[in-house]
Amino acid sequence: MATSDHHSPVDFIRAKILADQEAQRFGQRVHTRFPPEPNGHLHIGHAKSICLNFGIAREFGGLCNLRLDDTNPTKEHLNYVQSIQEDVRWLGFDWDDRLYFASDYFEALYQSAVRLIQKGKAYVDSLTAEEIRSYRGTLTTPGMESPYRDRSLDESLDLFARMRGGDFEDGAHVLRAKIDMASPNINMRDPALYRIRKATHYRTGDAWCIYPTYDFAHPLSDAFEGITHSLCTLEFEDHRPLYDWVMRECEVSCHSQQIEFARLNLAHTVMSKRKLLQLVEEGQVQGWDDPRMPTIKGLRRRGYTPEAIRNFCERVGVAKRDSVIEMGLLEHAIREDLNRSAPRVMAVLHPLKVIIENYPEGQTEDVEAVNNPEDESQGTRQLSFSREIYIEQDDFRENPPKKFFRLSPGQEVRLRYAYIIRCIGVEKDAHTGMISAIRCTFDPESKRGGTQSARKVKGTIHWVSIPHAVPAEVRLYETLLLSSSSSGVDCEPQDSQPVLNPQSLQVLPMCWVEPGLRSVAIGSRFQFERQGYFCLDPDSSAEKLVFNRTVPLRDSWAKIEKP
RNA sequence: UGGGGGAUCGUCUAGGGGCAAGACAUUAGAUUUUGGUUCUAAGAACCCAGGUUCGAUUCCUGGUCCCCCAGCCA
Repeated sequence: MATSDHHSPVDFIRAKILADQEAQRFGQRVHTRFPPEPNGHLHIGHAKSICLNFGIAREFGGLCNLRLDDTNPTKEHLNYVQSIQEDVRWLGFDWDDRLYFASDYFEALYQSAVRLIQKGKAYVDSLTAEEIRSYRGTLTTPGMESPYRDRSLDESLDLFARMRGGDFEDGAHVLRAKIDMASPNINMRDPALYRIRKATHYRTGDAWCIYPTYDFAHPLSDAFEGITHSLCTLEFEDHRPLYDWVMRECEVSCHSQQIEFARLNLAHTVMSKRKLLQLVEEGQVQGWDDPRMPTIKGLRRRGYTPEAIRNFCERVGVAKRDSVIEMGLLEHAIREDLNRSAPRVMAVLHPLKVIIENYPEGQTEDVEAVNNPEDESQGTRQLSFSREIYIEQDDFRENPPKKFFRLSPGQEVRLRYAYIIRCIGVEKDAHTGMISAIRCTFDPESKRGGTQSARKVKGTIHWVSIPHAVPAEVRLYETLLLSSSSSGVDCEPQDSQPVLNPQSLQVLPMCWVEPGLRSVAIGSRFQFERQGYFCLDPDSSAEKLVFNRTVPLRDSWAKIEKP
């Protein structure tokens, strides 16, 4: 029985499953599957499907299988199988011992095909691919029957056996379902069931040279596994009559219900494997795990948590309408998670030197900083303070605009967890005229515990002590695309090149961070106070820290400044 | 111009013959040693036209627009 947790409204799929249970369909059993083809890495679109399939199984007390849909040897590789398992697990889902491969069903599939021929429901066609295409007709005109359509059962049986035996070259023959060449649904115009592919399959090697198509293998795989609800994306709606035809004609014991939903599209990125592969191959990104990529591996490296992704998928919902989700929703999900979990830390990305004139030279003192105001259990840490510090360039303005609450000549600002300082001068480079340092004085009583600690100033800024700071490289990311992808569908024949965002990666080679960050684990996530959430990139070494910005903090000042 | 789907705030998603709900985003205010968080408030939508009806966004009819299908890909 469904646990309607989160009072979230029931989507149309869950509603249908509920109805099936009430009608005692499938004996109230709920069994789903996530069936990726191992021809690429998983992305956030797959995450939606994963959350849906595994989520429904869990909610209804059912099961969800992981199935690799590996019926095309020319595209699939073992390393993707590994990667897929890793990503599904990372997302927090478990298929127990139910890892299946369509390729494990090749013999059973073959036997089903033979029975279809024996029933007169399939035949070996010897037309070329081009001929088949022209016989198929068009969207508006019916197709024509192949001259081989009525060849004898025995001849088809013999040919099919010899196809399997390797007697023919690729493309010489194909096994077709015998349905209706005049069907208004082109998928029903005698679709191919088996084709010859003399290619080595990553799992079955050269054991086979004929391979079943998706339309034949998928319904039967579902049936073999006792899948009750077979969830897929909208473009397969047209295939459902064929899915049902295969189920019926093969007389399976479990006739699964195919249900289609709209795939996930995210604004300002691409989601098709083909386009993602193109980005990788053209070197537009570093690889499949480039933090700009919408792949699970990319998001993970970027600093996203599984929890945030799951949460995002839940908020996105499930429906049949084509939609494009704004990045803001994804960003909200990760901020929400990291706000309560990520330790705060101070880091200066665009350093500007500040000299505190009335602070004794050579003196150092510790100030206490809160690790996470949202979580007292994370405690506090000591930070070293000294006469020379770095602040953010943005936190000083020689000619401050209205409502600028930070440092400017004559004005005061609070240094986070430390003193209030006042700007008393600006040093400029003699040649360039650029500001090279700020001169300040501090109020010795303004630190926490001091007599002036409660004194209010408009702004509080972050800082690092120059003698104590550790250098780091920081990588800032923006969306991959300037334009929004219109369609996530994999195979548009001709479609305009997406406009890549030239600012998608900005590297800041000379930043300064708190010394405590020197020894944190790869992947650790932090909030750089007032800036955003960052995580330590695997490119980091003992000599060089590299941080990725997962997402910036919301910034209402930026909105005030440039409307 | 065949067939299959779809159309509700800027974006997602509910709902349903009788005040159109939530989330994100936006705006305003309060709190705040993060211009963060949190809290409060506000603005913001039923594709169009007829019909049925006391009443239609919902039902009916006819349009319009969008997406998918002519792989031996999935």
